[in-house]
Amino acid sequence: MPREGTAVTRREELLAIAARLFAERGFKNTTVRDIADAAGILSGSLYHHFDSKEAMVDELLDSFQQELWVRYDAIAASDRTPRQKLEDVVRASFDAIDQHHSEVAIFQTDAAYLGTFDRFAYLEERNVRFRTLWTGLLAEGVASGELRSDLDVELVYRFLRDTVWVAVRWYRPGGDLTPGQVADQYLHILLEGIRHG
Amino acid sequence: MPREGTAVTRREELLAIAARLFAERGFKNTTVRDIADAAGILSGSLYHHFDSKEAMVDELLDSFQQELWVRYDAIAASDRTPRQKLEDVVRASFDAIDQHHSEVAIFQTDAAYLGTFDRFAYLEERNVRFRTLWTGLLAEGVASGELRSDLDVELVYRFLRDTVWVAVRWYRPGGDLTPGQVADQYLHILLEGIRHG
DNA sequence: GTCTATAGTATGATAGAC
DNA sequence: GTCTATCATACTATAGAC
Repeated sequence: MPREGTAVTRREELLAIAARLFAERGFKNTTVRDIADAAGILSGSLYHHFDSKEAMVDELLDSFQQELWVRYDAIAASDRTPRQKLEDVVRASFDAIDQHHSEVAIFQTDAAYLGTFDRFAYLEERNVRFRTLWTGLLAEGVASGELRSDLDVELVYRFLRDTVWVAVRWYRPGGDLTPGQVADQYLHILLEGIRHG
Repeated sequence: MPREGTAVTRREELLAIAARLFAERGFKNTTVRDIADAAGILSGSLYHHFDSKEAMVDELLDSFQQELWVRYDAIAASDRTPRQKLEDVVRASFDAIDQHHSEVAIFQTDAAYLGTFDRFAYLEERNVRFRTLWTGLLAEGVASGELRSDLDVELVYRFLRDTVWVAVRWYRPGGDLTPGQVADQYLHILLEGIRHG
């Protein structure tokens, strides 16, 4: 009977515990003893399951991003309009915050630092792919007339990217709002603005 | 001749060096040896100027926030309309990102963790003040008819707060865009939306 | 204001028994 | 799969000389 998330094996259970602690305190502020304590074992026992603390966060970030990109690629390959694809990507991202809250939080807090090491070079590669996807959709939306023609695509991209992912700081899975409701409100603000009339 | 920022005393120079490193790597990922190395002295010498590494980041965050709140309070006390005050607060915040880039970056990355310690309890107090200021202005803007009446004030507050401060991740002082130009574009997106028509 | 030297502790990780 | 025991290192901080 797993106690943490959807873990089924002992290894997955330990990884879920590590994910929660990394997300709550940050990677560097979480010691292997913290993780072991939370799991009810001693720190040395963790190394039966994982090579290192770095290997744990690596596995968390990599598997999460691989799963996310399956969905992004499907959206990009769909036959919806650029603006619809933009909305789909935003919705997929809020779903990820809901379903992989710890991983997104770790990514937000620690990816910039981790990315400076060779082992985590893939983080920067995926950032480039992400930027290509979003700016492409924005440019297509402008070209198709769905989005305003005076937009600074680069700046809107950063605005959009950051507003979506930073929501992990306040969004709580299982709370009042579903990820779909948050996405609806974010998209409404983004598309229509908050000014009256 | 100070080499870092506007430092005039040795103490200020060391603090500016620490600020830059904390902002680049995070507080926990920066050792007192890193700071001393960057300053060209040995780690023990730092303790002639500061009680501890914590005292350094404390001084950085506290003095920055005090300065910021002088400006926020002036805006709140002005006779401009709610929507104009909202714009003024956004502009003041982007100016802060421009002029106190390191401090804002440290706040974004490390404040959540630091705030769990008694010494940094003021961070949470100021967050509450910040929320009160922004949600008050949003509610007044709705009441005055300047903002749409169907807004979820709490959600728009979080949206606005996060979009403004997270810009520290990509904004570079002295780059192509002035803080005023970034504020103009952000406010335009926020008020009018990105949809065509 | 900085250096020399070092104390005291926390940390990531390993080897082998059970 | 976990424990016992421990190593090697990195870290914050201190005391006193210069």
